[in-house]
Amino acid sequence: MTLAYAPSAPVGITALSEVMERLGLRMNFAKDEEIFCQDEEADLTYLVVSGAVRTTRLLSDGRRQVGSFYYPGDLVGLETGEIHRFSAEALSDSLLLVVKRSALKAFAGDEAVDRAIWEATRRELERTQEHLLVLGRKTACEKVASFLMDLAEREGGEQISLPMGRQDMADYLGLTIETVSRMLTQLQGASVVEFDGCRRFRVKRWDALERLAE
Amino acid sequence: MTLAYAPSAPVGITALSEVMERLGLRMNFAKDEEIFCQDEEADLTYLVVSGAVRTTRLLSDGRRQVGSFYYPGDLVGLETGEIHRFSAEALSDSLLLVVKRSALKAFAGDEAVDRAIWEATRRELERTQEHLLVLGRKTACEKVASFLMDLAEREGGEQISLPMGRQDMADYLGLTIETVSRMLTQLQGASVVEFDGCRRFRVKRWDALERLAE
DNA sequence: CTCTGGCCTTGACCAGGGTCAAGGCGGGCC
DNA sequence: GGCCCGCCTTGACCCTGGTCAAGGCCAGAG
Repeated sequence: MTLAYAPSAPVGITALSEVMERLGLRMNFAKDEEIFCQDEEADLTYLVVSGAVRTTRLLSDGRRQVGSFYYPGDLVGLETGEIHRFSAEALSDSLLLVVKRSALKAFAGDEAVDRAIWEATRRELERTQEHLLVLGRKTACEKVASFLMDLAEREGGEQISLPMGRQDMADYLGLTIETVSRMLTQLQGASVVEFDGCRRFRVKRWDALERLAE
Repeated sequence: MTLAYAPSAPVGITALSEVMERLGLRMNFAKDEEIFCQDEEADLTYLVVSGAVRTTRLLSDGRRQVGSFYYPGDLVGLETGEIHRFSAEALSDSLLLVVKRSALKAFAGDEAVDRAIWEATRRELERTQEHLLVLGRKTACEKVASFLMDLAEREGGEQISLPMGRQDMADYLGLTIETVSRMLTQLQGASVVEFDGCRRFRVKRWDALERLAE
């Protein structure tokens, strides 16, 4: 991890992003480097500038659940109370803006900042609730389809890149890597998507993908 | 559903409960009566006074996910944005205090109320994240064990009552009623818990339950 | 260019939990 | 008190997805 004071990089659009640009430190994290740790005190808040982040939670026997993925513009580590309930790691080499929670609190009078924090938490809750539905009531194929769908909708372009490996997808969806791989093969076999290497794909039949994702 | 203006019932301890007592309507809901509906506008907030509430989400083909259960003292319907993402129904005949979101907003200057709403949302998120782990990475037996554990810890007494039926438990845990039933039988066979009818149990071996719940 | 190691895919087999069906039981109502 | 209906339990069977094992592919190092 390397540090540098932030100048005034043109990062985000929300008020919180602007505050973080002013107050935040720029920090670089290498692929798989830990950003913060489960059960550690939560006094920093992070804004993804480039790269991507995953949050994870471990059971005592090593089973792992990925909580969420975060992309440029997303805030990480806001949603918690005093203690982080998930760990966070960089999916790839990433640049983050970091600010002390206490520094943000000094801005609490700034209504726009308050609202932004509130909004971020609410969105986080909504995403988690959506995730709940996927984990609780969807089949392996539906899980993978809705995952690809989410990615495709977020990126919007023709070629969509998967910033995470199969193990991360599996741990996000409550599956094994083998099952994820088989479902991807199956979706490709049905001409729903087409892969160009294992980290790039494009959607060939949106209607079919949408139907499968439910 | 029946209505009555709230006098000053001794309900809660938080500032928000007090505000709701002053501003809220008392509403009675019969067992299984809908409190609010998925995709409907969210302009009311609810405080459970007696009884219990479940939130649910339906997939198009009828599969159902129970989001959470709420007990006396809990706030329901706060966590959403403009639109409810889950429906809510009474688990049993229940009394709720209801207040318009706009009325609460009139109190937004009241810092204690703001904090209470914030806290409720944060707790909601934490519960949802815990739920995520259960759905994604636990076996049927562990799911049921951790469910009983949660209930037992909430109630604290010797005899613990299940306010919900098997279908609600199943839809909360991402299982079928048959599997829930089998796991309960199995836990009872292992002398971990003992049932007195299908809605009452006591924990016989806390250590074993804890270990199973992970 | 080749070697190598990590990730991904594929196959064969297995088991946890879903499905379908039958019957028990308990609580509410007459 | 007895009946009935809805909920719960149990059993037999099946299928989806997990496990174990082998091999392919690709990127980075030498």
